[in-house]
Amino acid sequence: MTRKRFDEMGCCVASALNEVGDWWSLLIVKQAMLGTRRYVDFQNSLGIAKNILCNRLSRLVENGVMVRVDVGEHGKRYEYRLTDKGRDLFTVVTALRQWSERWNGAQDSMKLVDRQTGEPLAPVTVQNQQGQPLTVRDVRFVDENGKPFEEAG
Amino acid sequence: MTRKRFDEMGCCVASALNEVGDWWSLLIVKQAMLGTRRYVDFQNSLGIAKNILCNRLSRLVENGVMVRVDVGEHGKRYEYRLTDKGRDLFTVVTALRQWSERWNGAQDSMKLVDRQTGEPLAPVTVQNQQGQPLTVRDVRFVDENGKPFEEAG
DNA sequence: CCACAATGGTTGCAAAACGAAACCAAATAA
DNA sequence: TTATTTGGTTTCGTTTTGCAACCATTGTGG
Repeated sequence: MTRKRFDEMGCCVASALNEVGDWWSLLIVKQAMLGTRRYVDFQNSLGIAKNILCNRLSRLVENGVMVRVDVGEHGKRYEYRLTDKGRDLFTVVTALRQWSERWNGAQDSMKLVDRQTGEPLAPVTVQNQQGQPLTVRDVRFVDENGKPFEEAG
Repeated sequence: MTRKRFDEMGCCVASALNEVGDWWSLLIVKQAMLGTRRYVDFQNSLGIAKNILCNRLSRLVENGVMVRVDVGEHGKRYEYRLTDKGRDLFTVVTALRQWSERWNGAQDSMKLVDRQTGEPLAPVTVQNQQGQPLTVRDVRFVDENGKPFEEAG
């Protein structure tokens, strides 16, 4: 009775969640985006149990989200760094952050600003090719043949 | 030894994950965005255990992501619908979907298109006020006072 | 060089969450 | 009226989580 596998549900969202959909993984990724690289620093900043951290880091490395780099003079000192795939989760993490700020109020001491201008970021939105923002009501789900998706039931 | 609580970590991302950060919640939200509303349809389309589904729907309702609407003629028939807060997760779900398509290949039979034009959506990106896309390297984390955040360690 | 702390784990245990299946009552359809 | 659908709850065995203890290297201060 293992946890349900999401990677074979034929759904992109499911297979994304299969990689980073647990309680800790995205928090680890977010922390890495803040600059954290060392095992101990992840542990202290997140307050995560060591065995869970170990397990999550391994899974993130397995899935190509992070890499373990040997930085010891004679081995046995490591850094965990985001890969391109991991850094590409920036959109997801930022969207989550803004969603939480918008609906739960900003209980975060940290703010994200444009490095160049120091201005706050624009809200992350889904857009069409012309850059117009789209809500879920402005899109359609179609199958390979372009036919509109019909909900069973 | 309860599951670690994320809502008091003083981090927006953490408190977002506290609401929708488990394996199933975002999948339920995604399914609701496809049009699913009924308990049984969620169960069949996701293949989730009934007790877990029940628990997750309750939590989503508690957190204001969905509402339970009575649609029975004499009660006892319900629909679960997204609230504005729930619909606002569209960005997160779409970013996850695109991330997975980009890095794991598209194993999804479903495509998202602009309802008006039928064109595929633009990639979700983080942007500055001028609409320029930003990567994680183009942003800075600052505290309330505007001082740059320094990583401990 | 030696003692001591830090790093990056692993192991064992108890509590909690999960998954599957059985069961159940109300509402609806045949 | 009987059967089926809906929306659950209960039970039970397995897995995951959190905590603390332990351990082998690796660095550091003297």
